[in-house]
Amino acid sequence: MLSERRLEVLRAIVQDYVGTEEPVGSKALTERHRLGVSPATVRNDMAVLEEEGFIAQPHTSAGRIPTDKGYRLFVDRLAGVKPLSSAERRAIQSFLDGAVDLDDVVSRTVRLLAQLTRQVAVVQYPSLTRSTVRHVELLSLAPARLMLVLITDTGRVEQRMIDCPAPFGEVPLADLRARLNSRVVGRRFADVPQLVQDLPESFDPEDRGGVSTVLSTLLETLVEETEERLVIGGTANLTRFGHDFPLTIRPVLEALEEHVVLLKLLGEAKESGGMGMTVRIGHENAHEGLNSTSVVAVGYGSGDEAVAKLGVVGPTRMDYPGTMGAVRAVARYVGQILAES
Amino acid sequence: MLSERRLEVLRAIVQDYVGTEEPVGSKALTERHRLGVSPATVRNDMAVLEEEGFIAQPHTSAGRIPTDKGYRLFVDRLAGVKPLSSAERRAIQSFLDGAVDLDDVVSRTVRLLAQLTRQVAVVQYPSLTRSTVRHVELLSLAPARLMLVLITDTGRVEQRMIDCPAPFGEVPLADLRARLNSRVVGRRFADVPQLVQDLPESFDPEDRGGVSTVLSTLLETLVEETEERLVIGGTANLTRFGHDFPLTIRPVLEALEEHVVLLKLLGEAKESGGMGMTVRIGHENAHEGLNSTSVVAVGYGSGDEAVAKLGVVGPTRMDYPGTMGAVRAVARYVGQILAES
DNA sequence: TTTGGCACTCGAACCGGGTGAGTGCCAGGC
DNA sequence: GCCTGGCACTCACCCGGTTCGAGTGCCAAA
Repeated sequence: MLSERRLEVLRAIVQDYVGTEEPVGSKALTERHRLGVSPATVRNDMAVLEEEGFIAQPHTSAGRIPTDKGYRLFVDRLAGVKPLSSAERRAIQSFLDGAVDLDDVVSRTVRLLAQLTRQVAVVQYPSLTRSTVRHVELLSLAPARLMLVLITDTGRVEQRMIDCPAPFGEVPLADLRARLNSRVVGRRFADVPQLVQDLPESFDPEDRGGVSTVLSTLLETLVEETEERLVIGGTANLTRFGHDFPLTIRPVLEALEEHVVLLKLLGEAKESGGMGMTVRIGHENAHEGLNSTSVVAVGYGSGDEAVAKLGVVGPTRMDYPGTMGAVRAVARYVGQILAES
Repeated sequence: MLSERRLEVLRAIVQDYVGTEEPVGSKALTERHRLGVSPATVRNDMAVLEEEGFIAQPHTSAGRIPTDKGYRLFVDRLAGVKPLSSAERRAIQSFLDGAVDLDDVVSRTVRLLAQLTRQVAVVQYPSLTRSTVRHVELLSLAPARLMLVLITDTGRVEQRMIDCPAPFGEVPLADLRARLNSRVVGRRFADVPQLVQDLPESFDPEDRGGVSTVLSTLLETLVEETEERLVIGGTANLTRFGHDFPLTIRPVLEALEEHVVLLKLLGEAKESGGMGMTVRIGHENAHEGLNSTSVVAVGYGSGDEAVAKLGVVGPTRMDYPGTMGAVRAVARYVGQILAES
């Protein structure tokens, strides 16, 4: 195993490299950090670290830079999560407090996160699968045409047009609306299907067709919306990347536009369960275009359970403690805001 | 005034430069285009064009590139709008036909436009100011808590929470809902305020407070939503720009995130009236970050009147005829889709 | 007015030596 | 056994000089 000092050397390398963006050599290291040993010793340690695959040199006679594996060790064992300053906390709070509706919360969050971390921010809309139903409304637009409106406890609204096989009377419609609501309000989306299963049977035969159509549309909406939306911001920060631009930045921009890819990315992060923070470094990201980036993601939600994820995408050479701190703090405040509304 | 041939030379310069991205010289011009004159003559013409400010040379002993003024002349007098191939038309149609709701239409449109023009696409959500009301719904969530749902003829849905000063009975609520709808359905947003002005008076005194609250929330929603949303796509295409990246691309990405700026940009374009296509070249764009880009925008709508704009942002060195053709074609199809739904 | 010729300009590409940061290795000291 | 100072070596990078060539402007002749 690696000795304490070697780990210290690795930490110093990561910190310096993140700060300067330049390969760091043994001499510079001993000057900037109080390691208590000479450059020569550091060189020996570096040789070991390199052999173990934690650092690498871009070319002979250049300093060392951390590898993905090196960052991984750094994140797992050498660095904590840096808490934000109280000024930053206040800024977050006042920035988010002004939000008027869900869209506004999300768009403010993404801007905030981008600004705070100076990286690309990604915020997923609260998922419907874990949400509960606040209300279901049925509007009659034309004799055989309805509009279904679904309102969730996270303030999200989904609507669908429904063309019924036969016209619906006002009375059975009101009846359906009432029964539907009494059954599903406050329940989770996942539970809805079986709760409404037997509903058509209790209606007059002539209305059953319409009822079934409505129900299937409702169920469809629930399923479809599991495919979720997300918002991205701060892409201009990508230009702070390397100086070898087009090659680096292009695939990242492409990946960012593939919302499906990002959702999968965040989704995987979710496996780590609940609100836990996930850090995926470089090649740990399945998507090729993101092989030179790291993703820091965390769940957020109005209660104890995560309803969605948010995070940032940045160069593998990023300030992990600071980024993790900012991401976590923002997630918490967003959770609070959602719980209040 | 410029002779016919000089204009021809300018056109050739623009075409070549757009194609090759390199300054074009007199010799290359005569080789690629049948101008019927020698390089020396072309040189003389170029000297004149330069003096008039239509072209410039990056440095002595380099070829010429068009200036913003040159592109302007090209767009206004030398180039038409290139119609799309029938294959492209079919592609557009089949791509857009699969859309299920408004969000889907918009997101498909932006992807389509980005792909077609290989540039950054911007699509504004249909504006509410020109829209008409399809339905207003009031839901009682708690005794003194209502939800207002507003549905537009473009399929958009807006919702607002309302906390009433006093609880609302079921009967007056249904009454309000009915009267509200009978007055505003099918009317334009702009006309709504005066249509509902006298509504509180016809209610019992105890309910008037609630009615007023509902109405003011409704009017607020109408006004607020004049501040419009837009969707952007194809930012990865920015990397095809110059090779002098960070300098060029950064301010553009920043500008693209400032939705307010973009909306103003599209808004200005709107002045040119109705469905007309607008091309803003380089420094014609008020926003500094977009000084090296051109914006091609056009209105689209479900009827004869434009309800919103869409367009692309690309380098001033772009294929104007092709871009304009694509933008116009997409706008038309989107209009059709909106009219159908 | 057009054209061929010619001298001139100047960026891009290529070359070669000097510089210095950084390395690996080794022998000696604690 | 680990740390340290010393030393030779390696290369990327910088810098100045040179060449190359596309492109220009001007001029005299058709």
